[in-house]
Amino acid sequence: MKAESATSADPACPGALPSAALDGPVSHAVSRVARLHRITAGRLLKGLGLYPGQEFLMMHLWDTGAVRQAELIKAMDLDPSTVTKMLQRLEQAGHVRRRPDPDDRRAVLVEATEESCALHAEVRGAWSGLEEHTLAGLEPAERAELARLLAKVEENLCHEAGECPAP
Amino acid sequence: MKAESATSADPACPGALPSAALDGPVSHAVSRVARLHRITAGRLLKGLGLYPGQEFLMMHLWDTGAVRQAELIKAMDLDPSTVTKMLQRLEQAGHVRRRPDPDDRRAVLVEATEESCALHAEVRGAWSGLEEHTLAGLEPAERAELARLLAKVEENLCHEAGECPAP
DNA sequence: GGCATTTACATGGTCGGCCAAGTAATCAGT
DNA sequence: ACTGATTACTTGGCCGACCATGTAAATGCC
Repeated sequence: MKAESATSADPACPGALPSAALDGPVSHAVSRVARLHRITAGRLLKGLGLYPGQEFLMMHLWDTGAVRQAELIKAMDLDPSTVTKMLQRLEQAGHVRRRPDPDDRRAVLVEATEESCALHAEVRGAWSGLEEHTLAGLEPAERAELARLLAKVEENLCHEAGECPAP
Repeated sequence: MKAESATSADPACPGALPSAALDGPVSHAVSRVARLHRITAGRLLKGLGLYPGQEFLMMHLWDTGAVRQAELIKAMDLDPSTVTKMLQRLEQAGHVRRRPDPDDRRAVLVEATEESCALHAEVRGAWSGLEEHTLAGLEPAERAELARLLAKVEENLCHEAGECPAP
């Protein structure tokens, strides 16, 4: 068979040092965890007719009722075009209704449909399950510490990313 | 004007509780951090002609030299189709070369081009910068703790996600 | 040898997400 | 009142990432 240790052979670039996770172990971990987390969320959400990412939007709508799309964009902190397309799909799926704002003819009001409300509890449940699954085996103190560290990291990143909610 | 506190009014669903980040604060934080992290990485990578996600692949190629595509898929732990398309784009961008494996006519050998090697150091530098930026203001002990907790979370998630490297 | 199975990729389609432009309506300045 | 921002979305294009499906080659079994 081909040697399994073929990995550390023939570096394509002269003087190539092992690089992958060495510069940036945490960044690397963040990426992988994020992907796995998203996949897991997707599996849980699939049964509810939602795709990962849409939960946040629906949660917000369930909480606030009818909102202007701009408000949603700000709250989700997403690109406007992303929200537009997401809403088009959610509307077609019957989870959301859109209607022009009478007070501002360029704006659009968005709200969750009554049928979607049946999902509300299920989505909350799925997220609780996801949270518990994510944090399985972690002490309460560890969970708190993780939350704290992630918050710090988030602030670090959001500064230069340009888009943080003003303190 | 419309009351700014309209936010906590008219819940679309009867008896709707505030939901967004309440079930799953850590999950929520993970999602947001991941997105910001990816954006930041994207900004750093853009100048190098790479899109976020491609770094891992290139890093692996730089480390290992020519590999079979299947090996890459396993190492990146990505969907085969994802890797195929990524490689097509990387090839067209001149970062990667593909050639049929003489020993196995269905396999494809992939390697980084010589020109791409110029990027190697820059990508490493970008990632170091990203890591430092991500962890700015964190003590070494905190960084280690974050890495440890993320690793635990990763293992939690990868168990049910189905695809973890055998222990 | 011959046929089923597994392996290695490729294709097509869908989604979230970004950016770059474009259109339409409101707002400000003069 | 008219004109120049600014705001609010939409469209189109592109990328990473997924799934489901398809095709070709190697492998296993009899």
